[in-house]
Amino acid sequence: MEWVNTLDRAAQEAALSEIAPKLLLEAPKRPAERQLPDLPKAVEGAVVLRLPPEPSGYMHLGHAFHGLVNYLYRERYRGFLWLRFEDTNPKKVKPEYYESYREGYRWCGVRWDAEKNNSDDMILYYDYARRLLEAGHLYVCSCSKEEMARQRAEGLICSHRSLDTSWHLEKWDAMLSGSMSEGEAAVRFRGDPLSQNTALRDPVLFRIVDHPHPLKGEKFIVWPTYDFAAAIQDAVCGVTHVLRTSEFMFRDALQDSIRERLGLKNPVYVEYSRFEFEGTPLSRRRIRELIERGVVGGWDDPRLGTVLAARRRGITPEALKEFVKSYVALTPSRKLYSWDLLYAINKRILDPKTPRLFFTPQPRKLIVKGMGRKTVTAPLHPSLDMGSRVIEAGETLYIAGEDAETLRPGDRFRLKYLANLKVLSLADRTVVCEVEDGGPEPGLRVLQWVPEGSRRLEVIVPDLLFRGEEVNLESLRLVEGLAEPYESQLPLGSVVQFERFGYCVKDSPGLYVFTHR
RNA sequence: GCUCCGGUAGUAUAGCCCGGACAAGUAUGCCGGCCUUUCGAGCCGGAGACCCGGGUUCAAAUCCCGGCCGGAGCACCA
Repeated sequence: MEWVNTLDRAAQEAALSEIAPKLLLEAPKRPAERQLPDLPKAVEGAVVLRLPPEPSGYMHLGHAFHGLVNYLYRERYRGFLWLRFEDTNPKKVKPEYYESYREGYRWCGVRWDAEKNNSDDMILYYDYARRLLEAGHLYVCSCSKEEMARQRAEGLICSHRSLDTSWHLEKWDAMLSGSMSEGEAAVRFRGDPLSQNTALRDPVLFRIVDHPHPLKGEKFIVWPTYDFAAAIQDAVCGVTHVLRTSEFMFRDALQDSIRERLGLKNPVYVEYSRFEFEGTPLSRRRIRELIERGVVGGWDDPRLGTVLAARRRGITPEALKEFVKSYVALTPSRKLYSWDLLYAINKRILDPKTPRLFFTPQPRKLIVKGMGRKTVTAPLHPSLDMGSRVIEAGETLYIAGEDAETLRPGDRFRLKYLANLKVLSLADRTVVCEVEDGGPEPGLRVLQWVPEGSRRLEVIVPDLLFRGEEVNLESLRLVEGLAEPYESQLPLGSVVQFERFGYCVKDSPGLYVFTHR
């Protein structure tokens, strides 16, 4: 084996073709593309899925993955996908977030077939509620929140439960008419007060929310809770498969039960643990908190796991999709992804379409004696034809501070595409060299450089926001350096690879965000 | 506290339902080599895992029981 490794590639291939030519023919480049597992009870052409975001904050990677998972299944089974906003809590919903989800999903490459809001069907909920009230499956309760919580915790039966149907109907009408105020009454499900599953202990299905809704204004004062709205909507939308995280596990029985009492069909559930990334809080509550405390700059702070941040950092939608296919499992075991997995895929996507440029962090002056003005044409990509850029070099150049540190008088090295040099002296933080004849040599160190007049720019280098439970105070580094003039031609948002530094996105003139190596 | 649900290399997964071809596959990360005018990409090789203990069985990653560890839920939020 060791002997084989001493041979170069051509020699290895030659030897192989003699002893086992077959092996050379097969050998797929990458292993067969991984796929999501089959959906249980799925029938081609008859799968209906839904994406149910609550428009109360920005999307994070978890939402993106859920979106992609649903979309991938829609493709696989030639199914139908709903985008359905769960907006039945007027106090939490904000108008700007509806569009932010649409945009976020679109950016991820998720296409949906139809769109609606849970708040669109208020009259339908009311109709169903009346039917259930009349049949005794629902009752109006005017206990205080605290009292209700006590009952539910201790498995007690509410006294309102046994009141006449006519009383409940009357109260229901009073609720709808607006003559009752918030907290005064709620509609409860007649469940099982002693059930082990506390979701079934007569939960509230409608409550009074005296707050304008961003879409419906002040038209409604009685709002269904999540369980009721979702149960009805999944049936009304004809959803066959509900894909969601396991925190909803305990709601399945309730939602099924609501539908059964209405004679509606139940979906198949596929529930899995949430997707998390190492050192990166995804919960919107926590992110909001970090923003308020000033720990991060905003929803698009590059250290965050929001879609906004990922986009800004140069994570591509293709990478997200590929990630979902290769690394996401729809299982209930805990997942804590390391960013490296995503980076590796992203790199593979970025590499063939990203120009290479020279960037010298913490630049150090370099004087090249005896070199007049010289113009070099350097390719923008090492192996693909992406064109080239022209750099005008003179006697004064700059190299990275880190590289300059390592140089000693007498050292030889090459400035990429330019010239071979020999170090004469190092004084005043300036490296003085002389030109040597010759081109690239095997083993000769190659350094990136920039000419005089290069543009100063800063690169935001994000790191993990959290180390365990602690906020990582060094999670945002700012690296400054010089980029070759060609940089100024790049439009905002473009990704470049600063050689030997890493992939970066042009965020604003003079400012880049580091993607990954 | 109560109730559920999990546990395959550092990470993510395949295998588990239907026990044997699994001395456990893959990717990523790590280490070494080749190649290369980038420490990038590519190629080759290497180390690295079935949580623990019992049981069933000719045979257990796979089935059963217990323990340990981890996660989720217990709202007039979704």
